[in-house]
Parts: sequence; structure tokens; C-alpha cells
Amino acid sequence: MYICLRKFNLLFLGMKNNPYTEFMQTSVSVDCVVLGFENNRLHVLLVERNTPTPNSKDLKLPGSLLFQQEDADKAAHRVLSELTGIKKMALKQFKAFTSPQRTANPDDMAWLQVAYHKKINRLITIAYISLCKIDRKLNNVSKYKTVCWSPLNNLPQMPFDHNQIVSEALNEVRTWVDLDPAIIFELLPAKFTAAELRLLFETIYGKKYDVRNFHKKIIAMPYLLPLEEKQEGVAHRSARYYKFDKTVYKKSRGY
Amino acid sequence: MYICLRKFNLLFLGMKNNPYTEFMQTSVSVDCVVLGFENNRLHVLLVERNTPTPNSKDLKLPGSLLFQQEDADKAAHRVLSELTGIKKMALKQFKAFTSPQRTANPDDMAWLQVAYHKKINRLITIAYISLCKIDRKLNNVSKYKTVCWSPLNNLPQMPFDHNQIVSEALNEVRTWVDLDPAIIFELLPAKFTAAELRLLFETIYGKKYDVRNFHKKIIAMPYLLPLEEKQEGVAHRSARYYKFDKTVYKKSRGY
DNA sequence: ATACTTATTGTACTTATTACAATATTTAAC
DNA sequence: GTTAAATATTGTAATAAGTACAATAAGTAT
Repeated sequence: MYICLRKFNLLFLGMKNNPYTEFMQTSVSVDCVVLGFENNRLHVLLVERNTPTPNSKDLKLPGSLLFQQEDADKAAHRVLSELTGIKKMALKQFKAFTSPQRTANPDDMAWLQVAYHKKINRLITIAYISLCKIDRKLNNVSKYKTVCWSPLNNLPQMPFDHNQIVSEALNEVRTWVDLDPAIIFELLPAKFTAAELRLLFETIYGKKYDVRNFHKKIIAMPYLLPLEEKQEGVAHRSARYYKFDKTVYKKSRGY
Repeated sequence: MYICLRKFNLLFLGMKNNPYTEFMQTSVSVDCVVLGFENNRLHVLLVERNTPTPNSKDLKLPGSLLFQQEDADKAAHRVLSELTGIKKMALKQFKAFTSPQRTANPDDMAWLQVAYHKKINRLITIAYISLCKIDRKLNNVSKYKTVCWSPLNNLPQMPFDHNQIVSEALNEVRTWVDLDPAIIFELLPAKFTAAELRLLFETIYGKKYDVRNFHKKIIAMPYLLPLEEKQEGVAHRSARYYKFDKTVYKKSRGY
């Protein structure tokens, strides 16, 4: 099962177009952009590298190389499961990042080698997006030192092309919500107010919604149930809580 | 630059969890689903393998392994350029296919080895979609024996997971057109009738459009210019031709 | 001249989107 | 306890977008 590339290549030394060097072999990783919503801002779940090298930033997107018998979806689920303890998170592949330049930084490559005990020349990654209730307790039994939520619009500089991956992820959330509106409730707690939902929409779509018109939108969602329960401990009129009803949603979508 | 995996691995023989065998190395390809529109049907551009092996089907999606210093976008453009002679085709990455099972068929693997002079254990592919005027003369200076348009709803059985790739591509066209309506005119000749455009919409969206309402839709597109020219040689009232005006489109989109 | 085929066009109705502000409820401050 | 401050809740009118529906026009074939 092992491939000795050197052996193959030796046969072709001196050939003009050595086919064994023209086509690349690469490692493949998945990286997950996990978004959460708090204080009217989107946050990204970042992990600290276990073996930071000097001069390199410590925070990155959670990810992993693919195992031999694993496809990318499985690897992404594994990463999130290790990270959060949650088995069935909503997860969506959105783009493969394949530039040879993404591994141009020697610090990143040094970290890779230490982290995976493996010399890696090239690395492509398949980026996933996931949505998570930010107040959810993460049972971080994972290999990472720390896990933190970092505001989407104030991210640290990260290794590889992780900053670019995040910036392309936000568009993906919009198309995901358009396709399957229920997915937005992954970002909210079980009970939430109309204002919270509106602010989340405003954040995701990057525009303001008129308060009264937004209420009509809520009423038009049969799967959004108003509760008797209201906010407590606020210094003003308390707002009604709503909850998302998955069963009604599925019926309304014909599932 | 060469990696001798065997050498690395020898150091770890006997270890319980040998890290050098757990993480995979793979070749990476791009595969292009090029769609064309003719006789009110979508067609897919397929190529015949140069070195078909017995018991394997001959037609497949055009594709290629990635070169060492090439990213997936470049590889996909290279494939289409070799195939059609067209340098700047509209092209969109839509999904990475990574299942270990996709290379389960020995015939496919035998073909790979012959085609690329290389032993390949695993192969992931990054799928692209492209749209092409079907009457465009393809200067097939390519490595393929033949190139043909095959109706989307009557495709041959193809190697790897190419049938699945095509089936997932159609959804992608819809979201592409929603995002950038001009892209649909890549499928039509320079001059086309309202009926041709309507039938193309009906094919892509899988539903009928009322003729009169569709006309309103056309009028609402400022970038769709009616011409004086009309159909000739038809056994009934001849239809007016329209053309797509890219400049007006860009202005109307604020580019 | 007539039949056949496809092209072209308008109106009424329904639904969705937008613009816009006064009143209600609760706590905090005095 | 009165007032101020903060946020919640609610409706109406206008406009735009989408839908349903069929008669007439223009050309070829016989």
C-alpha cells in the first residue's frame, strides 16, 4: 500500500517531461467555519494550535487531515464531534481551496509537520460551514489547548488561507438560509425574542429590516411559535419568547 | 521534493497507531460538467477515453489530474481549453467528491494508471460546471479520441462517480442563474427567439412558464434587446430574434 | 381560399414588499 | 409616586411582483 515515489521517479530521471513529477500528490484536510451568534455579532469558533511555532499566530480554524478510509464529510463531522462533543451538527461543504501558495508560509509547514508527524509538500483543504448555538457547552475533550469564539469582523491573522476561507463562508450562510430557512435557528437558543431573530437576519444579510414588516414575516412562518413566557430581568418592557417547531417546519416544507 | 513514504513508514513499523498510514495522500483531479442546450434539452459534453480497457464504458466527463504548481481553477480552465479551444469559458467550482469508494472499480483504476503512467491509490475530484453554446465549433486539438454531446436525461453509465457528479450539477446551474442571470445566455446562440429562451428556462427550472407572463419577464430585462431580424425558413409565422447585451447587463447590475 | 402552425399581445386578480409612527409595558431615577 | 428612559407591540396604505387566462396576427402548406 505504500508508494515509494522516489523509486518510481528514478526510472525517469533525465526524461524531458517526467510524468511522475508533473502530477501532484497531496494531503487533504477539512477546515470548519463554525459560526455562532452573540451580542448581535457573528463569531467564529477557533482553536489554538497545540504546538505553536515561534512567529506564528496561535489561532486557526478547526480541521484535520483526512484518514485513509474517510471521506471529507466524515472527517468534518469527526472534527466537530471532537471539538464540541456534538455528533449531529448541521454541516455543509462549500469550497475546496487548492492554491499551491496556501502552504507558502514556512511556519505553517513546520507546524503541520509537528502536528501530523509527517512531511507535507502540498495541502489542499475542503472547507465546511456549520452553525452552532454559542451558549452551548462545548465538551472540549479535544486535542486542542483552547477553543474560543472570535468575532467575525475582528479575527486574528490565521495560518494558511484561513482568513480567506472565513470571508468566503459568510456568503455561503446566506445561500444556505435561502435554501433551508430553518438552518438559521441553529444559531439561536431554544427560546428567543423577535428582536433577536431580526438582528440575526440583519447580521447575516447585512441590511436593516423594518420592525413592523419583520413582524409580518414572523407571522408568516407557521413553524415559529409564540410562547407565553417572557423575558425577565430587563430594564424595560419584556419581550415575548418564540420557539422554532421542527415538526411544523417539515410539514410546511412537504418533508 | 520527492517523498519516500516507505522510508518514513519503516521507522514506525510495529507502532500501534502508525501515523504515516493513518493520513492519506491522494491525487486530485478536476472534472467538468459542460452543459449545452439543443432541441429543448440539456446536453453534457463527454469525451471518449483514449485507452479504454475491456469491460469499461468509453465515455466520461472531461477532466485531468492537477499539475504540481496548478490550482483547481487553472486545471479546469486547462481542461476546457484543451477540449474546446475556448480560453475564457464561464466556469464554477461546485463540489469536491472525496469518497474512497469512488475508485472502487478496478477497470477505472487500470485506465487511470495507463492514462497517467502512474499508480494511483486514491483519487478525489473537484467538480466544475460550465455552460457552452452547443453549436460552437470545438477545435478538438485535444488528447481525446472523440467528444460528444449526450442528453442529460439519457446519459451512458460512466466511470468513477461521474453520473452522480452530473446529477448534482443541475441544481448548481439553478443557483448559478439565480445569482447571475446573464449566465444563462452562455447556453444560447448570439441570436435567439423568445420561445427558445423560455424553453431553456423551463428546462433549467423544471417547470412551465406562461407565455404571456414570460414575455413580461423579457421586457423587464433591459439587457435583452429585440432585433429587427426574424426567423427564416419556418413553416409558420416567423419569430423575432433577441440578443443579450453584456454592457447593458453590467450597468443594470452596477458593475 | 382554407387549414395549419406558431407568434404576439393585455387585463384583472392576487400576493408580496415597502414605507411609515403611535401606544404599551417595564425598570430606573428622582 | 411621578417621571424619564428603554424597548415591545401593532396596522394601514401604496407599490411592486406574480399569476391566470385567450383572442388575434402572420406566415407556410395544401
